[in-house]
Amino acid sequence: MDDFCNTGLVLGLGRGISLEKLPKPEPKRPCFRLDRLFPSPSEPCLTLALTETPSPGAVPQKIQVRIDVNKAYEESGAPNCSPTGSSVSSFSNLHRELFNGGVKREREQATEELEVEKRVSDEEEEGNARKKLRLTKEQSALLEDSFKEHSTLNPKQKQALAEQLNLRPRQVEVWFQNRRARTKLKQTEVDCEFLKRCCETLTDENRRLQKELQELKALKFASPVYMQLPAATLTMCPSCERIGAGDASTRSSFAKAAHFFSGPFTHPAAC
DNA sequence: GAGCGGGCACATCTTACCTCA
DNA sequence: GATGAGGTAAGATGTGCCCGC
Repeated sequence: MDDFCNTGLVLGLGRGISLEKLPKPEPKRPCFRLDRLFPSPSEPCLTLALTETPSPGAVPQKIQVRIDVNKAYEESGAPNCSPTGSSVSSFSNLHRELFNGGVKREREQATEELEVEKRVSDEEEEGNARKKLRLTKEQSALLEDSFKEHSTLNPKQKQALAEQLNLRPRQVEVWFQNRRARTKLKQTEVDCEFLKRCCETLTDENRRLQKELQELKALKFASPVYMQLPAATLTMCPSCERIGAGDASTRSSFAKAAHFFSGPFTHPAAC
């Protein structure tokens, strides 16, 4: 049971319920923070931390491209410092956020203004293809190895790994976050499959036991079987305290049931 | 106890890439 | 072979919560 609980799995809840049907929780911070999307010039830009002078030949072409894009961002003075074109992403989020929670005219105006800003920004970006970083095999392998050792990183480890990979610490952090989330998802799927199989097995077992019970009842009416059997062959279910006939098939049924009692399913109701 | 910052989980968006008709 | 649609993987972002200071 402990092993099972450690997975954090909640059977049925996550699988059977369509999330779309669940009421969307009210955003706890309805007031949208523009400063998060478009940091003021006085705020430090995170992308400035990117290494721009990697050792020649050691850096794959894709990374070179990314660096160029970043440089372009920095040089263009675009309002959003994200290297991956998150001005678009942030804008779409903003748009959703503003319109989802009851539209106020002021917000609409703000949106329109931002839309203009975005268009200008897009025009500025034209020619600078927004490239998404793809990790090289070597980088992925190193990250995987590191993840196998410890699924979370302390700041020192993060920094060291980032330097080793020629990535920003934030990118390493994000990779680990995504990796944890996707590992968990995968594990949940595996657990779900396992539980499905258990459920099928138990259903079969239950069906068979019902059948046996019917047969025993029929036997009982035909002849008082309890009176004929030696006491040693009678067995009693420890949970419901019912006496069962001690023939071989019944004993095996209890043995099989015991398998599940000792496993994750220990609820007496299973009897 | 309140405030703040950092880290994390989680939901979601976005882009790259693959498959297939 | 070229191409577009659809699906999937994975990098990135936004937000809320928790915890330590």
